[in-house]
Amino acid sequence: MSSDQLIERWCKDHATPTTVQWLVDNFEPAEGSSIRRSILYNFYLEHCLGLKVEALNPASFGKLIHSVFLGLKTRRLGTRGNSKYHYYGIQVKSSSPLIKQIPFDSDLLLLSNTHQDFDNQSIHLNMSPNEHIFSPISTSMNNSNNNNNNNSSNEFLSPNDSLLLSNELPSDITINDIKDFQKAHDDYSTKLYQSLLKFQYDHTEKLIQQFWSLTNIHFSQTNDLTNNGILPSFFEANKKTC
Amino acid sequence: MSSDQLIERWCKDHATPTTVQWLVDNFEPAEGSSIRRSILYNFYLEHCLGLKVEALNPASFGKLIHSVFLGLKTRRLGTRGNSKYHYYGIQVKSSSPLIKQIPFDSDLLLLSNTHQDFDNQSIHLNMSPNEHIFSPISTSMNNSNNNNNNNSSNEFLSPNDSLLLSNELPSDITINDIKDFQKAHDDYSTKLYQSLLKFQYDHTEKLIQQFWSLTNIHFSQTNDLTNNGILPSFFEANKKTC
DNA sequence: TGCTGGTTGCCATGGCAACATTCC
DNA sequence: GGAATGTTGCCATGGCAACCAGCA
Repeated sequence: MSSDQLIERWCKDHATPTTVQWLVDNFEPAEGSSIRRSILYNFYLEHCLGLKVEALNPASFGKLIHSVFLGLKTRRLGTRGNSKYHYYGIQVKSSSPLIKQIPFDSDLLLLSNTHQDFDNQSIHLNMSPNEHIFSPISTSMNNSNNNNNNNSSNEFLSPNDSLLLSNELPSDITINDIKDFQKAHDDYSTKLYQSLLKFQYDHTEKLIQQFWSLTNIHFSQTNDLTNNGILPSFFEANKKTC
Repeated sequence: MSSDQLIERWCKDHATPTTVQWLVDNFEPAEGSSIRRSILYNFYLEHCLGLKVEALNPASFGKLIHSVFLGLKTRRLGTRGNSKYHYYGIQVKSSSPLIKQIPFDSDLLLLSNTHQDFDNQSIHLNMSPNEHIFSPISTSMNNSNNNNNNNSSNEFLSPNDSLLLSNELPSDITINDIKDFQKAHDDYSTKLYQSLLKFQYDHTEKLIQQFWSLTNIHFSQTNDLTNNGILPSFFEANKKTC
C-alpha cells in the first residue's frame, strides 16, 4: 500500500493526515531495527506541539502507528529488570532530522562496577542520556553511536558524571541506592517533560512537589540541591519501600 | 481434577498448598458470577498475613488462581470510566466467612444527582464502601445485598454520608470535583491499606505524605481535616491535571 | 559448571473509542 | 431518535520467573 493510500485511509477515519505524513517522512520499516516507544511518542508530542495540535494518548498513537507500519512487532529491550517497550521493525530514516536526536540504543539505566577501566576504581555510569531532553551534550554524545542499532550494551562515561559520582557519598549509600534514585528521577523527568510539553502547569508543579517530597526536603529548599542533603534523605525514605 | 490433585500439583511447583486449599475452601466456579480482582487479592493478602507467609504479587497470584480455577475469564465491570478487572466464573462459597466481607457488587464510584428520591434534593452517594477496610458499618451495609450477583447499580445512602455532603461545600466546587477527590482517595486508601498489611512503614508514611501534599496542606496539618480547608485546595491543585 | 544478564511469556493494570443497551 | 452509560477490543505499561546464551 502506498503512503498516499495510507494517508487517505487515516484521513477518513481520524483526520490525522499530517501526522501520518510525518510518520512516513521520518520513519521506515526495517527488519531487525527497533525504536523505544517512549522516545517515538515524545517525538510525536513535539510534532504535535509544533503544529499546535492535540496529541493522541500513547495507546491511540500505538494504534495509529501500527496501521501505518503494518506488521510492527513488540519487543522489550534493555538491561535486566529495566526492559522497555520497543516498536520492532522500524527505524528513523537516515534523511530525517530526528536521527540526530536518537539517544543510545542502550539508553537504559546502566550502572556497573564490574568494569573499572576508567578513572581507576571509579564507578562507571551511563547517565541514561535523558531520552526526551535533547541538551547539546546528550545530542553530541549520542551522535557518535547512531548507526549502532543492535543490542550491544555500550557504556558511556561523561567526564562530568564521573566527577559527580566518584566520591563524597556517605558510606551507607550503596550502588543500589543510586540506581533506585536514578530510576525514580528518570521517571520523574519523563513525566515532568511531558507535562511541560502539554502546558499542564499545575500538573508540573505537582510532579515537582511529589518527587522532592520523597526526599523529605521541602520544595522551597530544592535550590540546595548541591548541598548534599537530598540523596541521603531520599534513600532513607525509600530503603524499605517495595 | 479433585482439589487434592490440584494441591499436589501446586505443592510440587510452588509449595503453596495452603493457599490452594484456602482458595478451594472459600471459592467455587460459578457461571455468570464474578469477583473484583483487587478484592480477591486483598482477601489473599489477609490470608498470608494470618499465616505470616510472604504473599505473591498480583500477577503471580493471577497465575495461581487461574491454575486452580481453570477457565476463569476476565471482565471489566463498573461504571463508565471506572471499570475494574474481575475474575469471571467464580464466586465466594456461601459457606465461606469471606462472604460477609464482600462489598456491594456495585462497589464502584457512583455519584449521581439524577435520582432524588431520598432526603429530598440531597445528593445520593454510594460511599464506595471501601473494599478492603471492613468496618462494622460497611459490613452490615453489604450483608443486605449479598446474594445480588448481577450488575445492577444499587445505590446506597448512609445517613452519615448524606450529612457529610448535603451542604457546606464552597460554591465553586462541583460534583466532578468531589468525584475526582473520592477517586483519588479510594486509590490512596487501597495503597495505604496494602502497605500497612505488609508492614511497609516507610512506604506508608510516604503514601500519606504524597496524598496530602496534593492538597497543598502540610502533613502535620492533617489533623485539621474537619476545618474545611483540604478539599478546596486539592481541587485547585488538580483542576487542570490530566 | 554455575553465574550473570538480556529476552520473553504470562500475568497484572488502565485509557480511549467503538459498540450495545437502556431510558427518556 | 438521541442521550447516557455499561462493556469490550485494542492499544499502552510493568513485575516476576523461566529460558537461554555468553563467560569465568
